[in-house]
Amino acid sequence: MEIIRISDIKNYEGKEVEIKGWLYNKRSSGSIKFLIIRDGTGFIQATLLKSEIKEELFNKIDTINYESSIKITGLVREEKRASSGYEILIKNVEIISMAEENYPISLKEHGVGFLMDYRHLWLRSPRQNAILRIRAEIIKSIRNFLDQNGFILIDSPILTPAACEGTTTLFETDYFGEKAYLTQSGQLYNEASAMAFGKVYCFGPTFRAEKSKTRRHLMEFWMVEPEAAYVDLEENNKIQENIVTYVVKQVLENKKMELDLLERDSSKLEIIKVPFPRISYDEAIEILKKDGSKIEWGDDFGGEDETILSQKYEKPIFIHRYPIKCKAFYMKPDPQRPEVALCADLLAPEGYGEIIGGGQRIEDYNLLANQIKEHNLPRENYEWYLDLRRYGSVPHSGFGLGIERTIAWICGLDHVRETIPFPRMLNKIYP
RNA sequence: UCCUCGGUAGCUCAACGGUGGAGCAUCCGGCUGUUAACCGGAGGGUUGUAGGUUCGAAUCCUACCCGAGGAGCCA
Repeated sequence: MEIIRISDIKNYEGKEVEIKGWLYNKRSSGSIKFLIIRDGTGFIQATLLKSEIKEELFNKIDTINYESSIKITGLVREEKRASSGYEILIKNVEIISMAEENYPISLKEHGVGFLMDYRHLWLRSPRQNAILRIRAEIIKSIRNFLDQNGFILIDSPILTPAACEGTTTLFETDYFGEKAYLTQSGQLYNEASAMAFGKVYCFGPTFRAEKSKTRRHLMEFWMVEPEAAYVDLEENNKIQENIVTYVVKQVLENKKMELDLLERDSSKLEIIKVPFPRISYDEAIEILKKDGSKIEWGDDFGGEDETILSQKYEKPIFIHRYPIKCKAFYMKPDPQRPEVALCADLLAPEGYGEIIGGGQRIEDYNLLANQIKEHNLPRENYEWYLDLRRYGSVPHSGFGLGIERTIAWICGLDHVRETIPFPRMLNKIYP
């Protein structure tokens, strides 16, 4: 007899199979009982008829607690009354490990605070399963796209000797008596890699010790950061819209069931096609002012501003050429207008807001050295970075795409906390 | 750090100054097609903590703790 996974069940109609999994739910109606089994690939209804099975086995079923690990054998058959369209007529059930009877997560409603305390068990539920499967698909397709388009994976370090930018609060740790910090971006190291390999990306976790408590923030989140030599702002934007379009297409193709389970309106995703609108910061400020925002030229956008802008378009939008003072020290000023930077953020539609921040970097040694001074950064920490301008500097650009915000948008979630297996949130690190 | 809302059974909530309840979960019983099954019964409480007001406090007041949402902050 073949041991199969639930996702393959339709290939085994009429055959006797074995499934190893966990008891998700059970229902009984006297002489007929239903077990809902999950195995990580899906859920399947398993049916027992009293008339067709030994009484001892039939009665044993009642004693199995939720989430017990069990092995079942039985006959696969098509069955319209089962929600997946198939069911298994049980021949035998073997209990691998009986769960305690007080499994905390019931099928009824729970609050987010409670569920987060039991995140290690919450992951078993269909909704969380669907989100994290989509996460895996998104990450896979990002990497596929980059790998197929000449980018090479060159990871940046996570322990770093100093702030990459002086502004953010970093998590500090001890490095053999020296202070070290968890990275907030692989960007600077990426530039070194781009000068060595041409087109590179790094993919890994980043950390922020900000006391932020909003739907868009986590203390630990994942970013993919491509960086490419001889690429200017507009080419950089093209890479971004192509990657986002590709990712959305892959999710629509391969994770339709999961999107449906999440009740995501996929028509909103089907219209995601290149090109994306490009709106200058100046235009964005005008739009926001007309909408009643108190924002002034020179201010960075608040969460509310991002929401307003991204709700006005059906596709993601680029906001380009922010005031130089809003942006990091390495952003290249526009030669036509030095008060703005050759940068662009990509805002996801439906109010989701920023998922990408990127731009062209300063390639001129003197200008960069000056910027480091202007930002009061300790120059000795940036000597290696300045070397990249001393030895064969070229125009180059890159961007950072926030994985969790992208997942939240594609899945249609109202908070990023469900998009990562174990979210690290303000004052909350358990489990 | 600030603002708003909240903390009552394992969970989700009701009771809003006068004897703390319901649904789900658990346990017992019933049901041959259930879909978060359903029906009947049982057990389950120092109302976040500490003070205060009152004849009487889950309810009103004060402080603190914890949670949620948001602001600030944030590639």
